[in-house]
Parts: sequence; structure tokens; C-alpha cells
Amino acid sequence: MHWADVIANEVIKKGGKHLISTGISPSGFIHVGSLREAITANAVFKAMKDKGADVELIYLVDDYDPLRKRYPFLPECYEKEVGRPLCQIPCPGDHCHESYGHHFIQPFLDAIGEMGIKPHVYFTHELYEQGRFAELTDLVIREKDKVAQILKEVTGRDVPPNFWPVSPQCPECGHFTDKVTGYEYPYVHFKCGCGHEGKADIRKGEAKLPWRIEWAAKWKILGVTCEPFGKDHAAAGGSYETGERFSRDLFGIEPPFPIPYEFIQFKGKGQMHKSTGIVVTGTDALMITPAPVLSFSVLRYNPERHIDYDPGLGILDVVDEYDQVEAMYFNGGAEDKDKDFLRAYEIAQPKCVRTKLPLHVPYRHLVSLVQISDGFEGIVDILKRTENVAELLPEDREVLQERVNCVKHWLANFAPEDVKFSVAAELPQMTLSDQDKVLLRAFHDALAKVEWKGDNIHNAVYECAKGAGVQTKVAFQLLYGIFINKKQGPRLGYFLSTLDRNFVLDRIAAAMN
RNA sequence: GGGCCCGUAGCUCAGCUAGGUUGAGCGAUCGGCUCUUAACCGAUAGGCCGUGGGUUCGAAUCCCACCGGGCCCGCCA
Repeated sequence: MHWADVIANEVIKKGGKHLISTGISPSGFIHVGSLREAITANAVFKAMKDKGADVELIYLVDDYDPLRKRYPFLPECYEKEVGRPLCQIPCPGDHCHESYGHHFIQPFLDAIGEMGIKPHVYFTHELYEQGRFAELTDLVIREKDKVAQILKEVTGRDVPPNFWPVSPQCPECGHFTDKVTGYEYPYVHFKCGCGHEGKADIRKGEAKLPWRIEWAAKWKILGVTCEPFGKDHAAAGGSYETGERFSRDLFGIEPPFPIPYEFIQFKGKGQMHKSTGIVVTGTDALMITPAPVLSFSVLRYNPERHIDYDPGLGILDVVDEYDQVEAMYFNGGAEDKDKDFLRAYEIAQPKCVRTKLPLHVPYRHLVSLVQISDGFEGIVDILKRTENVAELLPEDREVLQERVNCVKHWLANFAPEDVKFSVAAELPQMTLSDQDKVLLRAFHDALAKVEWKGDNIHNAVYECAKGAGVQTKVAFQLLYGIFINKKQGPRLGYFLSTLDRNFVLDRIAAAMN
């Protein structure tokens, strides 16, 4: 059974209404690893729905969290924003979003939307402003000794002296402060580091709970019954463990069913990190990987396994495998061991599963086609001409279009050099032997007569090479050299057939002189 | 100091939850399609299942220890 179904069954066992929660603190570019959380949550959500459960999926944008530091991508003037909540910091783009938090979360929400993940989105700062945390904040402050006790028991560390489980936001400097001087509902009195003294109303979003407590509070306020989270939270003494205690001992609820998951790593370079400059954002990943393929490539692994994300050649294998599973899904032939793959395929569909096998153009071939042809229609023409395809259904065009776009972005940003080529605008510099020229002469003559089809051109290469007494290998290298200035390339006959005949003849003629 | 994951073919991984002759894909090699070249097909090779113990009639699978690799917590979120 696929892991999403296993988890779904576990969660359903507890009965009642269910809420799967996921979210992030939108402090910067959201990398591909964060997609895993959304995909994981969505997979369980879908699995539970399939089983008839009453379940909802939400996404919490923690934009009341403070900016932790000025990241390298931020201009110097953001130095003063450090410590202020993300929802109140100006957009670091060209005023394209209403806040810092929105600027980073919106593209991400768009990205998961493309994968068919459409949770109900909450912005944490709004929950605070609406006073939804007020009751629990009051409880937590009144029970602060118990809170301190739990933190100590779980983490093994003493809380600082004069501990208050709440951080008021100073209206003067906008920073959160831990210098609390007293509490009487609904006001937290404080003396900020900037010198300002005041009181914060916990009903109006003027004070924030510390993260570990806030997490558990959200479980209670929203009724969360299941939540995936990165392994960082899952460690012993980690935040999930404190969350469990707060839930049971303070809030009187059962903590949500946990789904700890491993991170996605950048192949060969360790974990992705903003500071190293190696960042593949969720949006990047979707630009080079068709949405269902990306989903599938996450769903095929158990959450506890780490995934190496290879934005290079690895992408091609992933797409190939996806296509293979897709073919199995529609054509049958799956064995027991493939069942989980089929299920992963099913869950990975952004919309609903197609009624018949979609058009398959081998992805590697598409990589060639995209480089041969100018536009989308040109690619369609080549496909038709080379008899791979008769007519394209609208859905097939959609899939093909998405893939063509992905291939283009991939070629532009991630593809290794040896798969790239382009038709040389002019004859590359090269020295030819007499034998080469004899071959070209023969080839020129042959091509002038032959029907302009890939097969025929391809055959002509062999015939001419034989006739001229040249090794076919040499002949191919010569021709690739003339047209793309490389020693190898896409299947030559088909490649040339996509070019204009006169252009091809002229180029060969030019090479002979 | 603590926690998690991984170690099976050159590479990526299945198989481990219910012990019973290790599998697949890619790659490689060879071959086929009148044609070695990045669309196809076929065949072949390739593995003391990290190491050492234990349980068992029998262990890749369960238990223990160790080695190696990756990551996380012990600041904050």
C-alpha cells in the first residue's frame, strides 16, 4: 500500500472531522524542499478524501514571524527590518506585493496550485489580529511556570530567568521584545530595548507567542489532526515533542498525527542553502519539471527517505520513469511491486486522471526537438511529419506545451553543455581533407535529389560514406561539425529534415569551397 | 550529548512492516532494423545485499555492536 494510504488509514482510525495543516515562515526564496511538505500533506489529504473522510487541507503562512537576519539577497536598508514581522516589512521586489511575506509566499502558492494543491490559506498575523490566539495566550501566561517546566523537561534546558511565554511588539520600533514587566488581561506590559514602555493587547495582535507554543496553539485553535513537518522538528527534545506536551498538559487536546519527512537535497552538493547561492526554488523546479512529474518524483519515496534532487540530467530519467508508469497505468502490465507507483501516479495528477494514455514523446527526443525548431507549432509539425503522431488532442497539446516550456527553461538554466546544440548561423571554421570533400560532393548530390524526409537523408549519409570509402563515424562527425559545430548531435537525418533543403545544400556547398 | 535516515549491479533505487534461490531502470558490452551516432528492438555481462556477532532448519529481511555516508536537535523560527 502506498504510504499516503497507510497514513490516511491511521488518521481516519481516530474518527471525526480532520484537518491537515502545513505551512512555512516566508522569510526568503522558498526552495524545492518545501514543496515536499505541501505535496506530502496534499497526498494524505487526497487519500483521506478517497476513503470518504471529512477532511480539509490548510496552509498557514507564518508572516507574523520576525525577520531573523538580513539575507544576502536583501539590500542594506533591510538591516533595520530585522526583528520586525514579515507581514509589516516592505516588499523587497518592485513593490509587487503588499508585504515581504506575500512577496515570497505568493509565487510558492502559485507553484503548488499548478500541482493541484489548493489548501485554504491562513495568514498567521491575521489570526493574531482577529484575537484568535487571545484565550490561549492568556492561559499560557497564567500558566507560565508550567510552560517553563515543560520546556525544561523536554529540552533539558532551563528557561531564562524572568521568563514570559509571550513577546509583545513595540509600537515605536516595531520589534518584538522579551522585556515583559507584568500582565493583567488583556495587557502585557513591557519595556522595549528601544526605550519605549507600553502595554500590548493580546486580543489585537500586539503580542506573539514563542514558536514552540504557537505551534501547539494553532493545533488547538484550528483543530489540526494531521501535520507533516521536517525532520528538524522531529528530533528528540525538538519542537514536536514540546508541542505534544503543551497539547496534552496545557490545552487538553491530542496532538496531530505527525508525518516527519526528510529533506530534499541538491544532488552532489549537500543541502540547498540560501547562503551558498545554490538555490533551486519551488518555482524553478516547476519551470524545469512538469508539475505531475515533480509531484510523482516526491510521492514515489517514503517521507522518511531523503531525496536527491538532480536538476541536471537526472530530470530526464525522472520524466522517463513517470512516462513509463503512466503507460503501465493505462496499458496494464503492472505487477504487485508496481502498485505503489501507480498510486503515486494517480495522486500526482493536478486535476483528475486522464481517461486514456496521453501522447508520449520521449523526453530526450523533445530536448532535441526544442533545439531544432523555433516554436511550438514547429515541434508539432516535426512530430506529425516524422510519423510519431497523427493528430494532437487538446489535452495532448496541453501536456506537450507544458513539457516544451520545461525543456526550454531546463536548457537555458540547468542542462549540461553536451546536450545543447544550435544550428550554426555560419559555416564553422574547419579544415577538410580531400576525402571529406569527396564525401560532401556525393552527399550534396544525393540530397539534391532525395525526397526530403528524415529516413532518406539518414540513409543517404550511410550510402555516401560507403561510396566515398569513409568510415560512417567520420562522416557523421564531419556533418555535425558543419551544422552544429559539434562532433555529435541529434539523429542526423531527422535533424536535417527539419531544416530547409536549400539551406542544407548551401551549407554543404560552402564547406566544400 | 541526543535523534532520524541511508549503505543491495558502474549509477538511481525496489525488495525489509508478515524471514524461504536478490530484482528493475539507466549506463556498459554485443547484436538487429539495407543504417554505431541522443526516438526503436533484442541479448549479455555485472552483486561475499557495509562489517562482525546473535536468533532460526533457513537472514538482504528480525536483534545487538561496529564502520561508512547524509541530515537534524541541543539558538531562533
